[in-house]
Amino acid sequence: MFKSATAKGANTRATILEAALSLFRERGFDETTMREIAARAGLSLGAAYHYFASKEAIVLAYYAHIQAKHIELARQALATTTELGDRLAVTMHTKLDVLADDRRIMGALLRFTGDPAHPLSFLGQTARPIQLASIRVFDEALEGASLPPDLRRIAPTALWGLHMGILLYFLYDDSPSQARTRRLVDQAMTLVVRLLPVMRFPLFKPIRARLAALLDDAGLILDPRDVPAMALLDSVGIEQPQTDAERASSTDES
Amino acid sequence: MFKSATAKGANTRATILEAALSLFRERGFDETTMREIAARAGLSLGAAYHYFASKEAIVLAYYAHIQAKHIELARQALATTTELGDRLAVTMHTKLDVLADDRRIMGALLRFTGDPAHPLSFLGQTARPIQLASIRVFDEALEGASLPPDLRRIAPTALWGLHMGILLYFLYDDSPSQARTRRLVDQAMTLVVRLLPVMRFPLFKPIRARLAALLDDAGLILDPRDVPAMALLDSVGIEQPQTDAERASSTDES
DNA sequence: GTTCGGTTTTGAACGCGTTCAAAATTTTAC
DNA sequence: GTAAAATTTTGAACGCGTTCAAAACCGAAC
Repeated sequence: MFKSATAKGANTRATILEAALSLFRERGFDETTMREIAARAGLSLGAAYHYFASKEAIVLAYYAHIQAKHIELARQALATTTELGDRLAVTMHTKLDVLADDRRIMGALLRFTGDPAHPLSFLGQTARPIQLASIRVFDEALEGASLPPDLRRIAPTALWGLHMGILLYFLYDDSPSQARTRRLVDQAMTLVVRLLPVMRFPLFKPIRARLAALLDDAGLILDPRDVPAMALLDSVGIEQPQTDAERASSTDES
Repeated sequence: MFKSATAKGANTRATILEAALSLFRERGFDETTMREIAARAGLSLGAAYHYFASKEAIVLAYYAHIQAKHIELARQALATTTELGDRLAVTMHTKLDVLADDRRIMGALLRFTGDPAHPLSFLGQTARPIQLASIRVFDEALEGASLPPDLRRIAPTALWGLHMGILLYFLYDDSPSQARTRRLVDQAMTLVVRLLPVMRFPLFKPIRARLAALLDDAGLILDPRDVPAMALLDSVGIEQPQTDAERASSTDES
């Protein structure tokens, strides 16, 4: 509906996104008006709405953007990291790196989380591909780790959940440079790798099974390998000027 | 600032809250306008704003209301329940009972969670007393349980965190009567009580210590016993027509 | 009963996010 | 090159949450 159909349109969209994000960073989400965004992008108000269905839709595009960036940074760091604890820590820290200056924008993502039916809920259908891509990073971080199959299967989603909690802590962390969150990540990841060998004891087999069954039953375990590589970029419509004809992913309405 | 100074005012405030909640239930939070709320309460628009600083402030009052109700229901049920697993399950289930028809209102509480500085964030300063009261219920549910001291200390907050996750699941649960969430609660609580005896092994001592240190360091462990009994009611200003002179808790502005 | 201080109530106004019909522009088809 | 179709852009308008100065109301003091 709103996605640019032409190459020039894609650039205009990128311009608006840039203008919006810089304003959000300067002044915060609530304090930035759509009129200002349009003005900075050199457009009229209505034009901005041609590219983004709403103010929060911009934030969702940012969400996809962040996720793509995290995948890139994490993969790069993981390529030279072998120790499991380090791999997990590096995955979390790169995420924080990406978000470091954008905590206020990140907070705006929570705006619609309370409404499951809302197309802009970051836990809802629309954002599902992004969420899966996010889980996948943890799946990759676990590559090479020797875990019981049942644990291996639920671990990525579990880590993703933990990472969500950490992001919430990060959002509220008022220590300089969010040093507390950094420390929390290190300690938590150390604890996780200490816990893993213990969990492998046969004694834990029934408990692990129970946990896996519980999460399965709740539909909480997602398999990130379902996602076609970089589908997330297209999923919300991202800035990069597209190369060829690639518009067939629009079944979304508001 | 906005809290009613007279007895009649307190009733008016209650009327507005009632009108608002019934409209929220009927139509949802976003679809209900302040003008409608005022109209149903038999007041002008401006009058409503004399009693509630904003639309979300109404939801925060509802949050306090819910919490008071949960304390009541949970205590009542706990009085006749001895088994730890049952005590935990009953605590969770009563919370779901209280919220069963108000999931949409509950969702509105998330509206400002992304802004740590906002006075209406349900994780922020303003709502802290309510949060502590909420944790306290889990503390009471654990009464009589034989846990290592370090576990005993962090358990209420940990359970509260788990309960938050369950509420999020509850919010998104579209199964009839949210049966899935009910099942999830039962399974999760069973798992917790299975896990506890294992955690008591001396083998786990260092891990428990590490976990406790981590949470302490992060400032995540709150002691619910700090809260003076029912302070939460006054903390946000609740409907009950006050009996005597009890207005001295107002240092809050927006 | 009148005055005075406060609380409560009003209604108009403001700025914002959003919508929409129509105009301008670009792309496509012949 | 021109006509038609599609896309992009415009600016006015709407409804909403919120603010505010002023009016109405109320109880206490004398």
